[in-house]
Amino acid sequence: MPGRLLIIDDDPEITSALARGLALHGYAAETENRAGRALERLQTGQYSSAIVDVMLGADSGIDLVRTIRASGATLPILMLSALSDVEHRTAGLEAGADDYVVKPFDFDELVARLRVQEHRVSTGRPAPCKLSRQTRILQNGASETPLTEREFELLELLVQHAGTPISRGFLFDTLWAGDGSGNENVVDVYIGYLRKKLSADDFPFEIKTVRNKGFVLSGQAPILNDV
Amino acid sequence: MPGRLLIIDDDPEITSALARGLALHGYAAETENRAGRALERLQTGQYSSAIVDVMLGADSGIDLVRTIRASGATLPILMLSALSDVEHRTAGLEAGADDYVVKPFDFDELVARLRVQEHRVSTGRPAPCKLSRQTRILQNGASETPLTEREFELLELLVQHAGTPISRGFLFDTLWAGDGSGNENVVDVYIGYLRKKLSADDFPFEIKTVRNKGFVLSGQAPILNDV
DNA sequence: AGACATGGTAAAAAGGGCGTTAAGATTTGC
DNA sequence: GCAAATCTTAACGCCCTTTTTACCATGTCT
Repeated sequence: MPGRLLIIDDDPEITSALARGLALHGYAAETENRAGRALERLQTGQYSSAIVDVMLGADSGIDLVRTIRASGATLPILMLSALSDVEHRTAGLEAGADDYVVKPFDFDELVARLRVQEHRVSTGRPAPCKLSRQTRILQNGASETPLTEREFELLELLVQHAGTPISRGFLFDTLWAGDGSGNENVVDVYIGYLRKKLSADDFPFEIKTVRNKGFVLSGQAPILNDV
Repeated sequence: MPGRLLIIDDDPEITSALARGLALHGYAAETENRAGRALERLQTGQYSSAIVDVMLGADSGIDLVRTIRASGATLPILMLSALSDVEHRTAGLEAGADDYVVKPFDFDELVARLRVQEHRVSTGRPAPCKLSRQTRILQNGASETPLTEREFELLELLVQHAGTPISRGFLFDTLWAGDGSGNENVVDVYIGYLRKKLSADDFPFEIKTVRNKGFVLSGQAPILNDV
């Protein structure tokens, strides 16, 4: 059963539409348009989740998220971003947001993502880790694992097709010379590199081998900061 | 649970209004209108935070803050400034204030900002350091690190894009000859200069290298005194 | 069981990006 | 005008990344 939810945006059109829609899904949705006041309301601990717009007047919603996290709050935070500020998404996730949706968004998807977050919290599971294309850093909670360029590209492909095996040949053709030169064994070598880095910290996913089929990323795939 | 708080201002109207309002939020708020006496009271170490007005009679509140910091006190200090003395903001932060609010202020926001500061202290996190464009001084608590012009410009760019890597080419084009003359290696040299200065004192951020992508400022970025 | 294919690992070799250093050029301060 | 600080150039080499090579382990087929 959904709890109280705070929508933070300075566009009354957005907030009222969201509040109405979410109310229909059983959420006790409230709205706030000032960052300072939003912070205080969240600090009361009476909200189960929050939705923050990336553009929030003069202050950036990203700063707000950072401040919320700095204040110790752990509630799920979803960010809203217009298609045009796609570059802010990465910053948003790094500031501590749990997920983001792009405006104009599919309402059902928003609700679905909210549910995912709340279910995560209610079952006490850890937040999914994040993979940043910009910094090539795989982040699992507080720990950060930097990846090299090839390692990142390989993991990225596996993440994008999480759940389905990717053949060694396809990986080699895509990431290495498509002209057939070189040795496909380099894929195995890099899978090895990745597994080694992944074993250093317990990530919620792993790379499994499907004999004669390729490699699969199984478990909870990291969120890819697609740009 | 909020502790004792000292409000320092020579306008009785302000102090009494503040004291009353803060008391409602659980603060044991006391007032003081003389700078000298205020310093004495704070030095007893019995206060968890202070609010200082920028205009404090003949003496400036800024001088008071500087004196408080010089005495070694680390408690959170919020400054109050009228809309008209916004130019004092930089001076206030440089003197050692942790934050400031502009009169007429939103009371809830004041409380929220106070909470942020106190939470920071209670969780033992460091105060964010400050970077002043006027003096080109990077200030981390009590220690000050002067930067040269190029060093400052470089750090400024990294701060403005904190979290995302900036390419060597962009840095060179932006800060050095955009005409393509010269050697991009100068960027590396200056990154080196900056890192050397940053390593002398433990700052809450660092400059990381993302191979083939550029340099990122990661960690808690300094507050840039943008004018 | 033996032979072959597939996958895994270790280590060496190649390559280049990045960092460092020092010295020369330029500007600033006294 | 001299000295100090700052800026720029240039060269060198480390070390990270990438690739290759070699060898072992394991599964699969006859």
